[in-house]
Amino acid sequence: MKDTQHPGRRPPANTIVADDGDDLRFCSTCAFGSVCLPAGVDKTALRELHMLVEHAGPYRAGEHVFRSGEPFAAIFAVRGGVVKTRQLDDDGREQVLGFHLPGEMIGLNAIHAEKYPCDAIALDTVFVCRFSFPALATLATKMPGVQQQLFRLLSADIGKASLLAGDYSADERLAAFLLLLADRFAARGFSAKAFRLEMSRGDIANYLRLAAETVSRVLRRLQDQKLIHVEGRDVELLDRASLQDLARNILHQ
Amino acid sequence: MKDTQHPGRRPPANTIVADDGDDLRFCSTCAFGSVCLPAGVDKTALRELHMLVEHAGPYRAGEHVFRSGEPFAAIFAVRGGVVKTRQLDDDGREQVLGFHLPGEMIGLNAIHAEKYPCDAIALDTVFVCRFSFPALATLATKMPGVQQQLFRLLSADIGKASLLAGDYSADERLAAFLLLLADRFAARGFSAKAFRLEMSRGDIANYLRLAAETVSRVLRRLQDQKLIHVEGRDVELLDRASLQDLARNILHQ
DNA sequence: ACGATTGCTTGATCTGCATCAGGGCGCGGC
DNA sequence: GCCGCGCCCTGATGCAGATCAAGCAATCGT
Repeated sequence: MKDTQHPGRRPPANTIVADDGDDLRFCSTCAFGSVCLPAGVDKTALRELHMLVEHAGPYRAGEHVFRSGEPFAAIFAVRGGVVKTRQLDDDGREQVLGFHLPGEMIGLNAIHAEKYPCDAIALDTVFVCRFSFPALATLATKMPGVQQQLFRLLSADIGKASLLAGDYSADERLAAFLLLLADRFAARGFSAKAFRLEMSRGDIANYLRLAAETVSRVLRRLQDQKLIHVEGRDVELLDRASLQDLARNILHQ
Repeated sequence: MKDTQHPGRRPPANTIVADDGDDLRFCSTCAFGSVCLPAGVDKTALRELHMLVEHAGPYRAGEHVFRSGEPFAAIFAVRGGVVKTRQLDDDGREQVLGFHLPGEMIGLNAIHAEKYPCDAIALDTVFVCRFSFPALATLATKMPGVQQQLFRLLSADIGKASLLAGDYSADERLAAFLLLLADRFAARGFSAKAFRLEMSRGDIANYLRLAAETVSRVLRRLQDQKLIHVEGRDVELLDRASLQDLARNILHQ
């Protein structure tokens, strides 16, 4: 079993998961909930939207939600668990593009080429919502709010992709990584202070363009400086201010 | 008038510019031309589209097309010249996000936060088309092809942003940079073999997360190996195959 | 219960690129 | 003309982080 311990002690065999909605309500973390609910979306439209959403999963750790090269037909919202997206070059070397928490969308980068440019892999037990993209696009022509939300989601991803850019030090990168994760957990209603890194040190390293050994060393250094507490994959942020100071060039302003 | 050439010697006071269209035709490089023309768009729709397009420019080298923090109201297509997008962190250090050639769109990353997250600065004499975004979004609800094209443009930018990622060597980065530029020039009808780098070595270095000195050295090394010929800001690709070999991990596949 | 595998950590060494320093060229202003 | 400035090149040195190596703990398959 995974789990055990301490920041957080969660019931066994469980994953980070938000509530599930039902026939009338959206999942509380749904990216479209915020569009439809305040828009006073009528029952018909709601049903129309639900027509094109399928719940899928569970995927077990290591399983693919989609694979690089598959024809693009749908985007996905993570409903529970954590998903890693990555590319493999022809030598088989991995390139981690990102980690995706409940409430976040994946597959948006597949629209352009009409096939997925990356693999999406469950890091723990994962549930997703599948949105047929053609159906969603059609709905978007009828509901400007949905179109606007899609534009926003796409636009946001452009910015995210260029965050990891920049030639920052290993310490800056890790501080920023932890803070961004914390904020994303907080935005979904989880603790921003203590959380579990579902990904391996190797994945973190790859994502941040570092060696796994460096990630190990920096985490220890941050712990020695009492900025964080690390125990295996569980992290607790002890001194947010100092972390923010470290990361301020990356999170600019 | 365009211009051909050989690295070097272009008529003075001129810039890379594609044809301009008129009241009935789109600019030949227009990102939306490909949507509207084959869609057999009728004159009314064309006029509607033109209603929301304004030609702007010329901007002289160093002038801003938009500034970081300004409220987002429009996206722009570069019509002539080269535009650099960049962010400044609070210490005033620059971070170059990209270079944009005629036919390419800028400002897409501003939708999310409803303000521009970066500066767009002319590197030489620049002309642009300005598309009111609210008007464009409205049009998109009526013309699915326009909506689809917007989705595609946004999606493509997500992928571009993660290209510069990865921990590649200076040689790999520069080879990839030159090849991508060449392809983009070719896509707009310019020579893919010989072209002018409108940006300084410093800008290239910043974009590729290198020092300007390193860019200088690598260009010289590539020239010594007879892969390219460099003369000031004019470049000629002599051995595309070897460059592609160098860059194959970045351009993956 | 066993070895095999995988993930994490720590130490020692190596290296690619940044940094520092200096010099040349071309251009605009006076 | 000359000066100053921006841009580019080249060489010498230093360092952050990669790489190599080794050991430990937890998990897995049999």
